[in-house]
Parts: sequence; structure tokens; C-alpha cells
Amino acid sequence: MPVAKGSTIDPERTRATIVHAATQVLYERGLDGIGVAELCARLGVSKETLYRHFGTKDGLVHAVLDTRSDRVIHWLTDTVSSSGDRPADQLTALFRALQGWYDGREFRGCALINAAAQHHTDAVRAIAARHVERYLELLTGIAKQAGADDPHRLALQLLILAEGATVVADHHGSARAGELACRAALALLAAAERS
Amino acid sequence: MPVAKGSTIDPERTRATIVHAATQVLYERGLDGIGVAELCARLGVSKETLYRHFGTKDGLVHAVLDTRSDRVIHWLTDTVSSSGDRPADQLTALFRALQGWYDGREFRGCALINAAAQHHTDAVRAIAARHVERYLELLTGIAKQAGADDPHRLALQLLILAEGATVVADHHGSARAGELACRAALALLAAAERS
DNA sequence: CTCAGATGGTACTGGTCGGTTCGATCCTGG
DNA sequence: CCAGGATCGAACCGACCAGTACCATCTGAG
Repeated sequence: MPVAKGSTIDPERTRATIVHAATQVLYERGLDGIGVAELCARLGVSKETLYRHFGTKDGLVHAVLDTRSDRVIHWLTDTVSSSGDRPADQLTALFRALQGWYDGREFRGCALINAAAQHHTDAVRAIAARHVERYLELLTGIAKQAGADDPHRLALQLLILAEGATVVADHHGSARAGELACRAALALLAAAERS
Repeated sequence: MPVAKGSTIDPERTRATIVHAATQVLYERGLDGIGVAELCARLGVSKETLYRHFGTKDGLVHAVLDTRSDRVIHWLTDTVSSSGDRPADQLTALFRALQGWYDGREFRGCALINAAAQHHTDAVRAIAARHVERYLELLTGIAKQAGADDPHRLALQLLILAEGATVVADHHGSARAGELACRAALALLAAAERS
């Protein structure tokens, strides 16, 4: 069956489908933990199609990481923006969302940070750095809204807590990592608001 | 020159030398970023010697990670124990040491965490988990000495800060990650001591 | 002095992996 | 109905890599 069974020919959709499916597989197995052949088999796509859309395996990896970063940032942004105006509530919602992620069976740490550890190249590290930057912007917004005297400092501390909780949840398996990071975050927030 | 230039034949020493040199190279290049052939060339060792000592490349990797974990834990333990009895001073010394590490040109994040991201196998993950566990023990000692009502909770939060600072320092390049994590740690410590 | 063991150097192997190519088949716009 | 593009499946290639084998050479103990 040269063309996807019932689906119409639509390169954009094919590409999006590949990216979406590859995101899961590459997160689960690691960037180098699966070859292009097996990857294509999993995705139900021929190698030629994959290479026509992404050029190289690295091309696919970059596309996957870019869209993953987008999805994560949007997910967290939505979580925060739909939890009211109070910074404390926003942080609680954010860390609660993270905790839910940690509790999932497929949790394997932050895909972007992991990717940078695996492919220590400028391109991948740049994607990871940009992801962290956007994460920081989100937290800076909360810190500013809280009226912290040094919102950038507070935001960076919140970022440290969020990333640290992710690492600890991954390697210590503590189901409380998100909750404990949340408590710490609220304590820092309260201190910043008092001054 | 079949035997190392001036050095005596001493398998134990040879093994230790290989582990020491490989630790740096594998940290810098990544576990899969260098082949056995090039690795041996860098170490000034023949492949046969390497395989006689470690069996497989994985064997070398495990030995490297084990000793690296030992070194890091001892380094931090010494840093803490040589900074007096007050928990606040101990934490300050610990995070100051971390900040010094972050500032080094060769800094690439935590080697153990990175390794687990690269080789997502039971063996490597177990080494990383054990490393985190020992890290936590060190911090639990400080938390207990501080008289925290829930030392395990405080220790886990300190661990989150330490690991988070390492990640942020790696991917955000902030020279302040260690300092800001330290401030947050001291705030949590003070709160725990008050109650 | 001699011999066993440790080591270096080199060549080789079997397998895997990224990437290419080709022909056949199926959609879709005109 | 037809032409062009998208896709599949499979074969293929060159490179690289982990691991093995062999031998010459060196060290150190007795």
C-alpha cells in the first residue's frame, strides 16, 4: 500500500503524524536507542518518506524537539493562565501539573534536557537552551505579578525548583518531588512578596 | 613500546589510570560520542588491555560511573564536613563548591544524570539512582543536624535545589545558579529551624 | 639470566546503522 | 480519464564500531 490506507495524500499531515509518533518513540527509547529502520516500522512509514520530509535523522530529531518544546510550554502556559490571578495559585497549579506528569508510567525526565545530554551538539543544545529560556519567561511573568523586588532572581529560583523536581522524580522516584518543590516555591514566593 | 613507557607493570595501576582518563573523555564527549578505538588512542592504551580489564565498553562505562559517583560524593562530603557544625555554613559551602564546578570550562552537567539519559539501561540507571541516594543522605544529615521537624522532606527539597541548579547552570549558563539555589536553601533551612 | 605475565600495535570480522535508489502502487487535481 | 506527485517495500551501499586474535616487546620476580 504505497499511500496510507484510507488517508488522503497530504504531505503536511504526513509530516505532522511522523513528528507526533516519533516524539513518543524517541522519548521512550532515546535519540540513539532506535535506528531509522525500526523507527520507520514503528511509525508505519517508509524510509524514503521520512528522508523526503526531514532530510536526515537529525532533521527529524530537531523537528521533534522543537514541537515538543512548543507543546510543553503551551501546556504549562495554559495551566498557569487558567488558574486565576494569584501567583500562589498559579505556582500550585504548575507544580501539580508537573507532579501529574511525573506520576505517568512513561515519564522519563525532561525530553529536551535529556536530548541535550544525548546529542551534545550546538543545534540540540540551542533547542534545549531556548526551551529553558521560555520556561524562565513563564516563571518571570508569575514573579513579576507577585510584585517581587527582584522578579528575575525569583524566577530563576523557581526554574531551579521545577527542573530539580523533574530530575529527582526521574531518578529518585519520589512521588512527592512535585509537591515538595511546590512548597519550597510557595515559601520563596511568600518571602519575596513580604519584602 | 608494549609496556607503558617508564611505568612498572602494575595491572591495578593500569586499570585505575584507564578509569581516570576515560572519566574525563567520556564526560566531555558523551558515552557514545567516542568509539573504543579513539578512546584507547586518547588513553594511550591498546584495545586488548582495555578489554582485558573491563570486558566490554559497558564494563568500562560502569567502572567510570561508579568511581565518578564516589569522587563526587566524597568531594561534597569533605566540603560539608570541613565547614563547621552550623547547617547554614555547611549548605553555603556546598553550594559554593557547586558554583565553582559550574564555572569551570569543562562543566557539562552531572555526569551521572547525563549518563542515565544516554544509556537508559537498568545498570546505568541503578548507578545514577544510587548516586542520588547518597547525595540525599548527605543532605539528610545536614537537615537532621538543623533539627528540622521533617528532615527527610527538607533534604529532598535541598536535593531538588542542588540538581536543579546543576541543570540550570548547564543550560542557562547562569553563573548565579549555585548562589540562587543557596539562598533558597538557606531560606528553607531557616523556615524549618523556626518551626 | 630467564620466564611468565602485562602491554602495544595492527589487522581482521561480523554486525549495525544512516542514507540512497528503484520500481510499483495509489491518491488527487484537472 | 490522465498525469503528477506521494507513498511503500525492499534491496543496496559505505562507513563505522565493538570485539577478537596474533605477535613482538617489555617488565619484574625468582
